Amino acid sequence: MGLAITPVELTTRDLIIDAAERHFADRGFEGASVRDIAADAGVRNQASLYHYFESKQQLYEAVLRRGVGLLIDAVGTGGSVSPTAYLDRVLDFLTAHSHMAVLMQRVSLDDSEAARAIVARVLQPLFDQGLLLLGAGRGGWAEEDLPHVAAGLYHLIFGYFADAALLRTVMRDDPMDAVVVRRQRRFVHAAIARLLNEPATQGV
Amino acid sequence: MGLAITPVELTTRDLIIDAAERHFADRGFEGASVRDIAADAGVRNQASLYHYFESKQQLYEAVLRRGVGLLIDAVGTGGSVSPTAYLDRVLDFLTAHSHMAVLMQRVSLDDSEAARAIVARVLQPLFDQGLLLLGAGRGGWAEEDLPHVAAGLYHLIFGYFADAALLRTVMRDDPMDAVVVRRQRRFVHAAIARLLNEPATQGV
Amino acid sequence: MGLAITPVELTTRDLIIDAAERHFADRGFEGASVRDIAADAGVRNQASLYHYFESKQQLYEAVLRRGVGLLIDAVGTGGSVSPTAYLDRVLDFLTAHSHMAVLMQRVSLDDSEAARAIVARVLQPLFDQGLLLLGAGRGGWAEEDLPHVAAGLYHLIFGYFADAALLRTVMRDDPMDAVVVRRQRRFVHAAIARLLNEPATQGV
Amino acid sequence: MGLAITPVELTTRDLIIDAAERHFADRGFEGASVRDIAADAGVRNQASLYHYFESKQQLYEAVLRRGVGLLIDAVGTGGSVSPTAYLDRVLDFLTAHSHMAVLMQRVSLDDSEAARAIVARVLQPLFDQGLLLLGAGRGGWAEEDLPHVAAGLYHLIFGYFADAALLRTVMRDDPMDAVVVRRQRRFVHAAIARLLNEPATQGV
DNA sequence: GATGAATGAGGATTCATTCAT
DNA sequence: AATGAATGAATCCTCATTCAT
Repeated sequence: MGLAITPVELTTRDLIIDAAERHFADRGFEGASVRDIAADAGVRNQASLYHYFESKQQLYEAVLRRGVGLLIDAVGTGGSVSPTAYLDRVLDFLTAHSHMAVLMQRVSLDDSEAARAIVARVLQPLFDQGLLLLGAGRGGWAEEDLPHVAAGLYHLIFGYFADAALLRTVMRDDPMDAVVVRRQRRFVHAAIARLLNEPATQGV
Repeated sequence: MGLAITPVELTTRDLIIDAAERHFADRGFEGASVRDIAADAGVRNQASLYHYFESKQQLYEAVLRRGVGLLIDAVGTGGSVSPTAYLDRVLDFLTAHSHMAVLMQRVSLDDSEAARAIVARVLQPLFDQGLLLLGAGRGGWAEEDLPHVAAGLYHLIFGYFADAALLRTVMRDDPMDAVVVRRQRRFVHAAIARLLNEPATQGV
Repeated sequence: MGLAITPVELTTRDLIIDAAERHFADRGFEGASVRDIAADAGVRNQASLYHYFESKQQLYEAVLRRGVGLLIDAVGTGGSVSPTAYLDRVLDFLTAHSHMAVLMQRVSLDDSEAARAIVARVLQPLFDQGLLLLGAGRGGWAEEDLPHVAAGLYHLIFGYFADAALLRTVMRDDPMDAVVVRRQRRFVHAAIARLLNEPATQGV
Repeated sequence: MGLAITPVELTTRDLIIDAAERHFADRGFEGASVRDIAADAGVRNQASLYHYFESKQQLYEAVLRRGVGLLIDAVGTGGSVSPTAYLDRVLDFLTAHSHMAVLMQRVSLDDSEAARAIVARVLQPLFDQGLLLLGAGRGGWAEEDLPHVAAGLYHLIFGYFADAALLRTVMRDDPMDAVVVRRQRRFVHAAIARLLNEPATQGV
């Protein structure tokens, strides 16, 4: 309990959420087993897990809520920051928590309305934020196109991290290798610039 | 199999794959149950299913193989066709088989190496094809960026259909409504043009 | 499969119902365990039980339905038989299937509406039948008293067998001993005669 | 504990017994859960319950002991009171504590010897008391019949209240409605009179 | 080609109970 | 006196799979 190093006081609850995040990201909601999560969290018994969470579903949502909260905290309001810096924060977060990209992707596929609502909570501001980047000119997109633009940005940014396992089979390099991630970062910046800046000639 | 009236010769095997595709897309590999698939396929007993497929895993792969084959058939070799027409064929397929976008997305998340290899089989040519679109100039991207560009295109095109459920909660409109899909098609065309054409001014 | 002796072809389903009847009577719906019932029925696995019955609750109801059916079969329509003979049939049945008295008593206490409805199915005719015994004079009871009379008869007849375990603690003799059961039969006949026959002097 | 305002000094222990009585009566020993009882009693934690009672079983017995004690207190010794008044006291008690009729019935069915002994404690005097009513003539019953008579009276009196739930499905009226209870009271008086008074003619 | 029956393993969840505070 | 946390055992039920017919 010294001054210098504050001990990381990891509560059982946190340990469970940590383990659950890993398992849910790796195997999905249905594929993850409460028994395994409990074991991985170091609690001897599944019953302990139910002391903290009412059900597997609620644990799932707790994992999402925490992850989404962390993401929101990490990127901040975005108001006082340049679009480029804002994007960098998102990419920083995804690099550090690649679980979360996978998890968010899983949620969008699974059929839980409740879980989807949680993810929507983080996506909505991201969408709005993203569209602010376009400025007044809207990058040359029509008003009605904007949701499609926002969705496109989302997939461009999150897809890479969510699909890392697949890309590993298709790309030559390991997509999560530091160097490759840096390349992806440069690519995303450039790609978004192309997508959002009003281009001189646009061949639609 | 005459010319006049081709009887709809739906074999039990096909019925099972049809049902399995729906269930795997809706609930994932772990979430789908052999019992439900069999019931939905109209076979009274799960045992019958094992007459055609060795295991749930093999059924999964059969579904993917068929879907991926259909996709490859639909888009053709791509050699004799314009980039725009090629993209349209992909979008046509995804509009008609939105299951497949979801399914492919699921596969990339799930941990089955075998399943991922199947999807890679369709993605690899898609990647190559996509990069051919850039032509000699490579759209102004560096050689080492090309895999990232390809991945980006993939996410831009497939992400919309894979995440329809999520987008429904976030967009104002139903993303699979015919009008909205048409808008998405126009958007994708324009976006890819921006991404791949060497732009006059590029602010990287 | 000879002519003379038809082998008692006990199906698995029957074996399960038999075991379930014992367990539900002895320990109640909540106290009985599906695992124990399956084991007692000789099926190695609980899953087999679920091949025949959708749930524990449905097994419970199947047990009741069979028991109630047997009771109805045993006493017949009652139309062509003297009141005394009719009562004897009921007592015969209860002597042979004392489980059923206990089970019916349990059902009336438990909170399953469905189960109660099944028991009501056998009680309703019993009530009607019982009231027929009174004849035109109604044994001197007012019209509005008749349901109370019927309920009283029911408790008088069934209570003894249902509460055998308790009576064993309170009576000197074993209530299910053949001699004692015979005594109970004589008593019930006499008691019902007193209750239903218009008495010469009635001191209400 | 002055005369004017007696403060409702409900100890935690009492609250627990109250809740337990409700739960045990409604759902039986096995069906009732310690968790629910604790919650219903307003104690936040099941552990608190174990401060007052060693086990669920002991709590069950405490509930019975209190209930049986109240019943004994309510009916008094019976020595100084007319048979009719004595019966009225029992009926008064059952009307006010219909839980107890159910509970006693449950105990007689469940397999706990200890619990049954507690109930026997109240039944034994009730039996003796009841038989005293017959006087010297014993209502025309043989010596050996007396236990059967006593059991019959018990079922006649208690059965109605214990089986209220079942009767509700079979009778036209709500058996616990005040008017109907009054009718039952009149019926029981008359029925017992018929059973115990030496009838002029007895058609056995 | 199809099906009813059977099974071992595992699913999530709840049980009564204990212990340190 | 009260409670949060923890636990082993048991709960009902579903899983994918196999086998004999």
